[in-house]
Amino acid sequence: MQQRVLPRSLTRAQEARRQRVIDAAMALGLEGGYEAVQMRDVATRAAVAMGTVYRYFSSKDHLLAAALVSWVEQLDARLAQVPARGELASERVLDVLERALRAMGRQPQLVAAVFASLASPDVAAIECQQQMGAVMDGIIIRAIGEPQPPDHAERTRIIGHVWYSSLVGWVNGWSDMDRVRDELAVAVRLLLPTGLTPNGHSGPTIRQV
Amino acid sequence: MQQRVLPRSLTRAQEARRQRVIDAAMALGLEGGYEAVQMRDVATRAAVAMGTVYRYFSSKDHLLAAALVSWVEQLDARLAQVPARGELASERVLDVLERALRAMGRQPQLVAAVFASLASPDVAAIECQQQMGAVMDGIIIRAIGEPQPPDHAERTRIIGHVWYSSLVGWVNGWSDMDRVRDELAVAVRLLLPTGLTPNGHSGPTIRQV
DNA sequence: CGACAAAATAGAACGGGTTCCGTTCCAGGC
DNA sequence: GCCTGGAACGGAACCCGTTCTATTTTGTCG
Repeated sequence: MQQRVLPRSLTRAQEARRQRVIDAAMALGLEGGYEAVQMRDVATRAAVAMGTVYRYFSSKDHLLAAALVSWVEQLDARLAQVPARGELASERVLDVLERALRAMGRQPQLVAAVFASLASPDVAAIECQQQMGAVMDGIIIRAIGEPQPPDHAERTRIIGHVWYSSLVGWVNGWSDMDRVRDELAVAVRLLLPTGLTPNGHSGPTIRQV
Repeated sequence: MQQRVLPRSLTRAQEARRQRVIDAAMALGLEGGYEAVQMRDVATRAAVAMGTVYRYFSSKDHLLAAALVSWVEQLDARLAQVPARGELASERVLDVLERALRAMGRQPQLVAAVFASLASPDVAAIECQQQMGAVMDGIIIRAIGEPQPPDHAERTRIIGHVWYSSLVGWVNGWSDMDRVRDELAVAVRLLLPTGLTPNGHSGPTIRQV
């Protein structure tokens, strides 16, 4: 929870250390979820001292959030390679969300571990959360493609909210993946109608984080 | 985190003890947020032994979640007394959400404390989360009133998602109350179409801070 | 190479949530 | 009344996230 300043550019060895720590955390979270990610184990597994872990990550939650960012970026890259299928924007968005959901469904423990860290008030973790939100928004916006409907920023944000909240429901076990899928489908259907009614103000609302 | 079975009906003294514990937790959370709610202090303040706290609540998160349920039920009762104002369903829903938001805005520390507990995987806490969700849905559905639009269950759920997710953003400090209000307004506007009054952003009723 | 500051290490120490233990209190059945 | 089992008590013990300390390694600049 402390504030440590890292030099802007890390040496190769440092970069490697940092990555080993993230990998160790993901490996542990993959198997046993949040509680299985124990800082002592992470350190041991990454062949690094506790102090080093805390030099790079201000808390367990920060570490997990950073792992999530890394994961989401990979996902983003993978999604970007295969363009979303579908005629309508809503179809494309659903397609891409569907693929993301499948990826998450494959690693429930890890996703649960990482989502547990998303409620953390740790400032460093919050930065990661925002990064992740930005990537997610990007994925959706890319799937919508041109032309962007009016209010697209607001609509995207709402879809993001449904995405997040409904996944929380999933990791907490009070809904299953199918229900998440349904809720997203409903949200997308209601929010990205095929025939766009041009009501409401369509402020361009630039918001890049 | 253990599983303890409580008899279905508690004696009066037990009920009182349980309530004292919740009250103590809320009092502490009210002042200092999540970290200020320390189980030893809760026990002391409730004039109860640690073991007793853990007899009634399986974890700190469960305790806070239970406190939230208690709080939300009070809120529900208060809201039910004064019927939502507004001609349109969307106006009424916004009115009621607005009132709820104000109530929360008055106790940011407590809300933050309690939301921190909502990510907990503790099964007992999850039950409370679901209870709370049900109460919230009830509030919205009551505000919509008759006639319920088609898909009202799905629309309500989406609004609930936006409500939750955007409040998480608030307690984590990466958006403020106004933004929460805006996002809810947008969601309601998009999801509960008025049919009339296409006057765009933030309808006539809201905006009293 | 030598010096020195930054980074890493091993591990102890600390704080707070959670569990455990031995004891005491109390209500219901003989 | 007395026995008994469960509830509550006080507090120590335990676990794990986090911080601290003393020491060694590493990288950089003369």
